[in-house]
Amino acid sequence: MSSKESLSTVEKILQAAEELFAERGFDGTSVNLIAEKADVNKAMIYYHFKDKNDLINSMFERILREAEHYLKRAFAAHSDSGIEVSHLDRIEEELNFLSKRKRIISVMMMEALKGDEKDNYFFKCAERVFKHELKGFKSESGEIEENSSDRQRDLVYEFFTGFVPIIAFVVFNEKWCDYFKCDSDKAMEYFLESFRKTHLASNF
Amino acid sequence: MSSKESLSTVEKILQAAEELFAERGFDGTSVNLIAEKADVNKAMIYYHFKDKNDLINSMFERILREAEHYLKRAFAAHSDSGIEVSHLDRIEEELNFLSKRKRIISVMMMEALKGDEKDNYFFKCAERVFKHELKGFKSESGEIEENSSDRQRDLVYEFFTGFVPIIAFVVFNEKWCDYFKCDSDKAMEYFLESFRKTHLASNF
DNA sequence: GTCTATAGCAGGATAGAC
DNA sequence: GTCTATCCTGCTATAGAC
Repeated sequence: MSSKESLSTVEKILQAAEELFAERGFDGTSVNLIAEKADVNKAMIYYHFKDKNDLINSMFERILREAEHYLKRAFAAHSDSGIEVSHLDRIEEELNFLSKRKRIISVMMMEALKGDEKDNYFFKCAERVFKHELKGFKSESGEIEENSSDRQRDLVYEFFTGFVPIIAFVVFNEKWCDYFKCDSDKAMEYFLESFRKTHLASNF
Repeated sequence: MSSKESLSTVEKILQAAEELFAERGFDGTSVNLIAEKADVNKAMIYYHFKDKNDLINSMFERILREAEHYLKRAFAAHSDSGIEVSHLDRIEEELNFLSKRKRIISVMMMEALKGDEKDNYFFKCAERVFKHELKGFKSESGEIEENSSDRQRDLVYEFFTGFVPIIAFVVFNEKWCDYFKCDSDKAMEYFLESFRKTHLASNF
């Protein structure tokens, strides 16, 4: 099922690249190494992808689509059912979704930290989240927005005290527990408590 | 004063490396490029540093010492003077200190995100901060700690809802304002407000 | 301490047979 | 779609003159 042999070539490449990029960074990973780990001939990588950049961009585009899909589903489900879902439950569900993709997210963050002029997929993802969470948030297209102070205020708040801590928890969880000798389940419990008492408790 | 010519060779190298690592990442930056930007002969880099890794580690060790010094001074000053300094004022002072070093901090974070087994200077820095901020926090040495649940809880809270948002604001501030078309001063104002209403407002 | 020159190899990418 | 062989640039690192 999840064994290498049963996956398509493209899938094998993407999976290997994801693991290696997360482990060693994009520039620290050679195409040779990806081919080796994916158990695929190097030329096949250039058959399926224009170059190394095209490879990482495909990864990013895919997760963007997945996130879009997840958000639509999640918000639709929550408004369909009469049941009010608590913020904390939604966060747990979100953490679960994100944890499965934590390697790509790490890579996205590394690339977003660089100063070069590439597309910032980290911000793009955040934008998608805000579009669902903040009522009346629009961005797409060249439309000039009424960049009201209130919206800017909400954005800063949502990003730096909401989105960022969650993403940080996802990408640093494991390394954190190793370094500070903390049990993983405990860390999760403490994080949810912290998040509830800070971001979720504020009357923004 | 701050012109290239007045700096020592080592200083020129470190400064150029810092800018390039922040712009393109550690692995994305060649020693050739560093030499060129620093206006220094490449062989000089290998004269002063064992290799490229030694170069980045020197940067990290230096900022660790600077942080240590800053924290000692800041906490000493605040307890000396009878004047109670508000949390928010301390945060602003801290942001100022960190902003001047945002490039190294970005690099530290990129490296911390990688999965390899190098020293995690990002966590090391956080540890130093906690040592000053959390009463009774000790770590150093092989001493086995009473890793009480309470301390672990505090650590998670301080790191993910305090340290991380601040660091994220420092490293993403500029890129954020570009992307979301936000004025830099406004962003700072909104961030401080957000931080006050979340991390600082919780009764942890 | 500073510079030139170069070793030695790994990297991204492609041509072309099957 | 898959594989072999290869190009060639650019990389880290060092030797050795001054």
